[in-house]
Amino acid sequence: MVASLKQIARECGVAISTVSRALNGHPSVSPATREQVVATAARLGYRPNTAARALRSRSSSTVGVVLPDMLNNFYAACTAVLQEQFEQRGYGMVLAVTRNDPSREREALQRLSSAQVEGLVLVPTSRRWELPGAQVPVVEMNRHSSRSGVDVVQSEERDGAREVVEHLLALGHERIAVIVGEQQFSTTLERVDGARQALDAAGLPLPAEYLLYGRHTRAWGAEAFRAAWALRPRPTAVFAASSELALGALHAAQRLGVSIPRDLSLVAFGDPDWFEVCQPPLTSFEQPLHEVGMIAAQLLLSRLSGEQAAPRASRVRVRGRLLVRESTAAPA
Amino acid sequence: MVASLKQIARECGVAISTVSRALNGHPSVSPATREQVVATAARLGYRPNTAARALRSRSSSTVGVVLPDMLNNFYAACTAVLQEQFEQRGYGMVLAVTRNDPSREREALQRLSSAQVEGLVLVPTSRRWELPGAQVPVVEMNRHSSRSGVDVVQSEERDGAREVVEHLLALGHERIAVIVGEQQFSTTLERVDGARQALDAAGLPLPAEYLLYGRHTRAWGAEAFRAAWALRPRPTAVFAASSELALGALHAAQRLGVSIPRDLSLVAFGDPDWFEVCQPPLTSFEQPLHEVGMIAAQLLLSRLSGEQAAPRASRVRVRGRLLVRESTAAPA
DNA sequence: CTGAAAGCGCTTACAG
DNA sequence: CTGAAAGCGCTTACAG
Repeated sequence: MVASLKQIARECGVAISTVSRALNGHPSVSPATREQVVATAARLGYRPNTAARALRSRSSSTVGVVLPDMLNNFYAACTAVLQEQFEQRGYGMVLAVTRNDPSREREALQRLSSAQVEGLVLVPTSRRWELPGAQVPVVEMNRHSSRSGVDVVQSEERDGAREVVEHLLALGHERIAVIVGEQQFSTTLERVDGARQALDAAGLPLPAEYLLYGRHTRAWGAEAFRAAWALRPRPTAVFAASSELALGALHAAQRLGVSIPRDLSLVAFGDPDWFEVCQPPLTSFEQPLHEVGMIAAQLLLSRLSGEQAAPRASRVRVRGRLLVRESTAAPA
Repeated sequence: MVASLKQIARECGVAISTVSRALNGHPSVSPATREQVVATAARLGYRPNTAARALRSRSSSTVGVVLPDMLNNFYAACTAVLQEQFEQRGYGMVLAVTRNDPSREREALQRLSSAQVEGLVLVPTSRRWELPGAQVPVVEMNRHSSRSGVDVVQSEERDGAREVVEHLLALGHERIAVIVGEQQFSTTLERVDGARQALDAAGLPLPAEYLLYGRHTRAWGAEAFRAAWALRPRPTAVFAASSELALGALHAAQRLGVSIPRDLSLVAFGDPDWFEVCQPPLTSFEQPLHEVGMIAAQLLLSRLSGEQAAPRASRVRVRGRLLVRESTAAPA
């Protein structure tokens, strides 16, 4: 039998409403009553029923987080940050996974809406999404959709990709293959755009066959790397625009017996722990995932606390930094 | 304004109870009524209020998962499996993180109890834990506590560790350092035990200074590796009993200029993607994380469906397998 | 400072 | 097949 206010009330000989007030720190409760109630609650192992509380107070103290995949290092790290921030402010967090599938995204949004979440952090999978039911504040994280009126926080993808390619250009590379994920993601768009900007500035083209669109998977990273290696004229450098892609590329390189950076330079995006211990340690553009998570949480939290009286939506971009390690060198 | 049964009832000119029955597929509703109700619900974007439903029906359709850390590859992967299994069976999943801190574990259990979870998958942090409130079925995953009456599923730690050490012995190693995490975890105990069994069988000792207890962190992996390298006589092989520890050890080795496996062999436990592309590719004992997650979910689900009429608690151990790659060789 | 009462949105016997 | 009613556990005006 799990304890309820009713039971505590009976034991203490007071009304349920008094118990509620005592336990919730309402000021108008006599110290004696409060003490007795608190003691009884503790003795009975009372735990408030969140469903009842949410129903009655019309506030669930819960936020939703919708992301593509928990196994992805970037999202796992962001989620850990979000979880901590929300917990600190008394919000529960409920997670939903989309696998970048718009129909799963729709279901996730419905589920969270049913759960009466008070706000949402969303990594959008499609250009347009609809929030069923109550219209709560949403912040888009990492990627953005075409929706207006929502806060967005992401890393400075364009500048990051530009910096990566500039690094390669500075080393003397002129034929650079770019391996990216899903063409429709805003991140892909911006990374390609940044790469192109750097190339343009150097008066170099980015031929279509050097630009390899696919999916953010290890498998595509490997396949695209093999395709890049087979290109004629052969690229002297490869930019793998995520850690998953880099993992696949690196694996393919090792299988093909391609020596990095002697035969070919490789740069990645993202910076999981293992980039430092792989063969060779990877030059990479580190995304500011901790900051992105923090800012997403802060943005949502401030909307929830009503601090921001419906001002314009924010659009925050956080800069990352290039970490030069051993996978890049001048072309042979 | 978010739609409720009341609103739909008003629009359709029927009672709330009829709407509820129509939407929940109750048989005794005329096809015409059902059709009209369903259409109206769709038009209004009706989403059931889970709090109300949970409160009234005394069942939340939610299970809790309590684990140390979402960033850890092993737990992230298990969680992904759990999430999928529970979702398929109509259960929501709420996550809580303990960071291996018993007091956080206590809070997590309280929070989940408040949320009226109907069951729990728990990676216990302490030898004893208490579930406040309603006594729901619990499955311990990966580690076990001293609690009786709960189902346990884990990988065959002891056999795994024994196999790792036997592999080293077969290569001719006689001085093997073992780097492990928290001494109080059941996994640590069993891994050490397995290593010792193999050594015993070969008539070799495991001197205390070759057994390095610490924490499951990259930092301890590095520190312990340096300590192992400084030992006299120097060990010819190191067994790092988790992927985090292996990451630290590998990093330290590279910093110290220790060439693996020429100067020293290194074996790990676990098998994140990157073990294959690191320098050198790591020989490792792959834990059956997918199976562990699946079985944990099945065990809990079958308790929830009441299939098992309170039989004895199960204790499942799943075997992993040794993947020999390039970090192990005969001693110099 | 305290209690009685209403009501959050839903489900489910019960009666018809 | 349908409706009226009770009630899940809580919070919160309102009255005293």
